[in-house]
Amino acid sequence: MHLTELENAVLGVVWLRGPCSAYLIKREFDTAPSVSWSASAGSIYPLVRKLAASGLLVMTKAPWGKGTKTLVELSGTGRQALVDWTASVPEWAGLVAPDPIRTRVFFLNVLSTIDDHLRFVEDSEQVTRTAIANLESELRELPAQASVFERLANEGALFQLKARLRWLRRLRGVLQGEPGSP
Amino acid sequence: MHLTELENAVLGVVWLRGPCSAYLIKREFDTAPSVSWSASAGSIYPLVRKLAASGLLVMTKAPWGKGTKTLVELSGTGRQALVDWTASVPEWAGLVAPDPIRTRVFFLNVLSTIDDHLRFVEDSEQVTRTAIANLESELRELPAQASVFERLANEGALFQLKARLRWLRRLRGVLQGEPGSP
DNA sequence: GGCTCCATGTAAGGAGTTACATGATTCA
DNA sequence: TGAATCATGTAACTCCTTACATGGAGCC
Repeated sequence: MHLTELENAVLGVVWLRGPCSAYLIKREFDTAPSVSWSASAGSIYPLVRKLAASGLLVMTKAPWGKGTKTLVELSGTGRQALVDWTASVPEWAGLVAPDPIRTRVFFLNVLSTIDDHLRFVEDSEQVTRTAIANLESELRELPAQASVFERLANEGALFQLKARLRWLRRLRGVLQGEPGSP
Repeated sequence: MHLTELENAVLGVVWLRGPCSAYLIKREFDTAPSVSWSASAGSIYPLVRKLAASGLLVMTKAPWGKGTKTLVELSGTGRQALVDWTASVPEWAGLVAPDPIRTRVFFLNVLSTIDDHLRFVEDSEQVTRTAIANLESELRELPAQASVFERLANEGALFQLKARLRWLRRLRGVLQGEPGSP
């Protein structure tokens, strides 16, 4: 039975955070820096049920007020599935990720004036800088118990954003008539 | 009427390549370096029909053998839609793109030995280097009439891949016990 | 007593994929 | 004349989102 990236990531979150409710998993995806899925309620609850039904997660009841709430934790096979998925780097994982800014650059010449081109580059730099600032501040606030790998993964996102910024600066340089290319 | 990224990219391809068949648009997505959608036949033909039905593309017939084939080109409103989309940089475009390798790093500690960690990093470096080599060779073979912006967009993909490689080297350094962090 | 979180769902639909079809054209 | 490419579709399905619901818990 094949698991999607999202399903495997859910296994991973449960492994990282220990027994937790589906709600907390969802919140993890919503609030984590450098994670791009929203993992809406409409996907997360059915998905968690499905993983439990197939034995990768175990559901337990925990007291909550006068009733109970449902917590999930990793089963042995769930942990093994996570190990297998983490250790495997599929060929397609090497491909560059889609980037809406880069996509637009392909067609940038449809804007007719250099001013329009420059405005585009400046807007792109702006939203990228904002994303960098957010990510950096959330990185500083990462709880101390966060693992080295969580930290490094977030740094990876920072590398990507800063690379885009360098590329945008190069783009701007070309627009402004620098010699530029090798 | 709201267009998806793929629909706008189709408008862009038609603008770049001039009147062309849906088949050719599909091939463009399949073969272009640094483009990650597959744009399967099951999506592209209905999508082109829909864009034509809403007036953004114009369908014409061109002779093909003893019959005809359907070509599409941009209408005035189609071009305007492309201009508007290209010029607009949505806030969410600043966010870092999802990356299956980075996702796995979050959970890398589920692998228990340093050897496993190193193997993961080496595999990731390998698939990334392969992607870089492919992209570079396709960049060299870009037809001379390709616009500056097509070239720059592909270079942007290269920037992203090389940044991942640098990050992976840093990751490897940390695993091997370098001082590393600031 | 109200506001904000925590908790848990479902229904409808969007967007694209896989897989299956079919046939014509071109070129070696 | 056979293989590769060009051309055009459809049906079923996957995965996820949006939007709508509902209600209890904790706090000021």
